[in-house]
Amino acid sequence: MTIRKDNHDLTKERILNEAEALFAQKGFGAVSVREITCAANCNLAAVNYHFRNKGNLYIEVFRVRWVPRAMRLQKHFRRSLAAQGPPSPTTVAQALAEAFLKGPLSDEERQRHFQLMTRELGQPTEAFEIVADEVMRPFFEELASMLRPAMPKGLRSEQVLLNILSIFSMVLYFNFARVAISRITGREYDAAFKNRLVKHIVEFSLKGLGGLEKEGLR
Amino acid sequence: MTIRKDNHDLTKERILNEAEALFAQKGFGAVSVREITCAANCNLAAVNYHFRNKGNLYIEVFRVRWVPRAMRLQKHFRRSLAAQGPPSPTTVAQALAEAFLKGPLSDEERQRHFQLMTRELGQPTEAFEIVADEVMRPFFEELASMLRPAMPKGLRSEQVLLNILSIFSMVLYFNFARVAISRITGREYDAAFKNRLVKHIVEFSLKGLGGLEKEGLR
DNA sequence: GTCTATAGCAGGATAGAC
DNA sequence: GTCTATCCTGCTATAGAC
Repeated sequence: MTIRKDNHDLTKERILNEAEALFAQKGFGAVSVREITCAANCNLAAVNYHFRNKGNLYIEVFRVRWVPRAMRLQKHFRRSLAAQGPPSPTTVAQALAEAFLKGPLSDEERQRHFQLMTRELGQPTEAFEIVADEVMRPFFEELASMLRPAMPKGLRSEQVLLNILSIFSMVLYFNFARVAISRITGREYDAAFKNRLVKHIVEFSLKGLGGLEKEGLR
Repeated sequence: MTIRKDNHDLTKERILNEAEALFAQKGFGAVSVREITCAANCNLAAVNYHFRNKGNLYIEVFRVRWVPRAMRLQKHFRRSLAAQGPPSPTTVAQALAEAFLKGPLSDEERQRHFQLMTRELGQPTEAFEIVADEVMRPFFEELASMLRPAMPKGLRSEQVLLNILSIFSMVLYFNFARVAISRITGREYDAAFKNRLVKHIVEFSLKGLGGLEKEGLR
């Protein structure tokens, strides 16, 4: 079998890769198309040919790169959760923290993923619709339905959502604010520190969720 | 007593105010000087006259607006902590969450404050040196020294720092990602929801810190 | 599908009148 | 201190050759 479409669309792929990295690093407004095409080693006009304009390239980064990666993360979460029997707050927190901090992503990919997400959370654009509708809302629903059976029926689902958001905020931040956290803790983001963070978030989340079963009736 | 310096320096103040709001909302790269001077109802050249250039205006926003506000927050924290007797993990978490979520700041001021901070955490610039050196590091030291007596001597101070960072991540996020959180929870950021969030963060943090006393020796 | 060239505009910054 | 006028650079986007 020979190689099809020599370098057809390879330019498009390279642009998507470099655009994602740069948008994650600096934010949409602080990245120029020139910067992207230069990093992608292609011509300035290629962005307009393949993506119509800069704004649409940003949206496509989410559609074609970000969402599929989020799906991989969810799949990983479901697998490691299923391996632990019926879901409880404990196993859910464990599987969540592990999927998002160790998971199937490379270090760089993970940081990129959460940086893009954090930008949309802080300053939602059109891409936030994709993030919210295709990833966050369905996933939160799924988590809530997993946790609900373990909880007293008086417990409002809002309480569950807030707990989930709290775990997310930690995961997001320990991935998003790496540079700052390194400077403040004085530790590099190496394997040892990453494992330390995973352990910490799992423990903190477990304890945070811990009282959940007893809180339904006030 | 008559009013001194009629509108002297009032322009400078207006520029600082509008610049802070816009930088918080959109980020440094996405705000133009024209936008700022237009909002501040002054001439384009005023920024260069008063602040030399755009980058320096950004730094001055942190020096003149952000740091003093952070100091007000710390003062509030110390006062409400002192009112509860000797500090323990419980009282510290309580006072922290309250200072950062209810505290002395207006809603708008609080969001602005944490948005600026979050931007620097995710993508540190020169201003991060100010944030870290003048505010974060000293404050974290203070918190650690408050918590240390209550903990077994085997406990590494890193553990304490991670706990503090975790609480911060929640506070930061629930202030930073308001728009997104509103859309996902379906709730406006009104007084009721704010109180709900305060209650949740205090409880989650308390539980998260809860096991702290028992973890020193492994 | 990729290139060059360029239109057309918005950005930061400054000079100099008032 | 504040204004207008302007320079110059860098931006996005497009037209048209190859």
